[in-house]
Amino acid sequence: MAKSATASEAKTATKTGGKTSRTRLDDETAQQQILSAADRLFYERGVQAVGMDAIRDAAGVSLKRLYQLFPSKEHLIEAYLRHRDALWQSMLDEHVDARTDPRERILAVFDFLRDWSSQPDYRGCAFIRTFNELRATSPHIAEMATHHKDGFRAELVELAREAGADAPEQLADQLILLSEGAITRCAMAGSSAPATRAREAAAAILDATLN
Amino acid sequence: MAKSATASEAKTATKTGGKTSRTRLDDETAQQQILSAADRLFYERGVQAVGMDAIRDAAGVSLKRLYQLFPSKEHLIEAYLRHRDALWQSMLDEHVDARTDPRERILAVFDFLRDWSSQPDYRGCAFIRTFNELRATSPHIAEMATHHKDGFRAELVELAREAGADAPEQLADQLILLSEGAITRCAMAGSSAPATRAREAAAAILDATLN
DNA sequence: GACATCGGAGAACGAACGTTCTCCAAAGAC
DNA sequence: GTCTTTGGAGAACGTTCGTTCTCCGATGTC
Repeated sequence: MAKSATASEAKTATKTGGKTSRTRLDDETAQQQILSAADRLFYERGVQAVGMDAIRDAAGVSLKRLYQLFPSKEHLIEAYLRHRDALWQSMLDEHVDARTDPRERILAVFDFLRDWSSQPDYRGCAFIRTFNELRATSPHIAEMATHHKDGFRAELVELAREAGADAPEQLADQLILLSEGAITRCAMAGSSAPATRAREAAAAILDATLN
Repeated sequence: MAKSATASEAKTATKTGGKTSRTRLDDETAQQQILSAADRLFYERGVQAVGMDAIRDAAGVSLKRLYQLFPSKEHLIEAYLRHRDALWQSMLDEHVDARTDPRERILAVFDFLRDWSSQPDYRGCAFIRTFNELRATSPHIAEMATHHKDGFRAELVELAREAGADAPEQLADQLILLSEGAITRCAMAGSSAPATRAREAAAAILDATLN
């Protein structure tokens, strides 16, 4: 529909006095706008369903510039996943670090999932979705997705260890199942209720596991 | 359906005499071959990554015939999901009905997931993957996927009820999280170990929930 | 035999995609 | 001023995809 509004962002008025001359965006700004547009579109529709033209329109840059900064769509998808990884880390840490009690810190993971899945543009896990879309055609990107999950698992193992679990890896693996389940169910059901259920189940598992 | 006794319908490949002439497949056989090929390719690579040409090649039928039996790719995807739904139901029921103890019947769900995810061509849940691929472009197919999940939930609620759970729906929702988590993790990790972890976690939840 | 019908193989078509190229106006150097 | 450089807008290119169409040999009927 009306995507002219986004296109008008193409050239920002520079700080040069009253004259709003159309000047070239510096690389950093252009990169941010492209990444922001790619993140929004890739996450909403999936990487395969979004063309480079759509990203150019949403970012307000020329195709030439887009390819200067990201030499191929695969490069852009990689940047998208790196961006999502950083976003995920910061959101998760924010919730976990707000607590000090080890048991509460574990449950904070599920508070994070509840908050995250409550956002209207929530579409589940970008890594799982990209993995499923590209595992057959792009092993490198598939490996980025598994690497992200490895990081999440490591964080859960650490939290389980801090909580004094006898078998922190086993506990972490069980908590991962609840997390992944919640992430997926919230996306399909369009509700954050599964995250709440996951928190309850996690609490039950912690009760049964921690002494 | 109407089985008109026209001779043209039944032109199966019978080797009349020494000549092994390639004769037309009857509709039923052609439909099965197409569906089998579509199932294999769609499930392995995802629906978007598989073209109609690839399905024609794998099924060994002409494009003309393919479109006679399935008027569009969307029709074929629908048939694929219906086929997967039946497959899932039969595999699940086979495991659950092998047990009589209500608690064991619940845990049989996770035995099924372990067996299923051990298959070399295992690629996770076709419904979640198709939902994620097409939710933005094909609401009807997305709804088929959610409908499948509703059916699975109903089955778990029934099993929880038979096991005498005080809150069968809540228990079912927690078990769904473990199931979905296991389905996804097994696919990404390329291992059935997450299904085993899910069974352990489910047992812990049942211990805490059932009296 | 002649004639009509059917369907397979694959070309063809229009759209969409990832990527590259052309044209030209604007900015900077002298 | 002129010359050079830059990069934006978008056309163009080559491929792929979903879908349709053409050709032609094989078959059924008389």
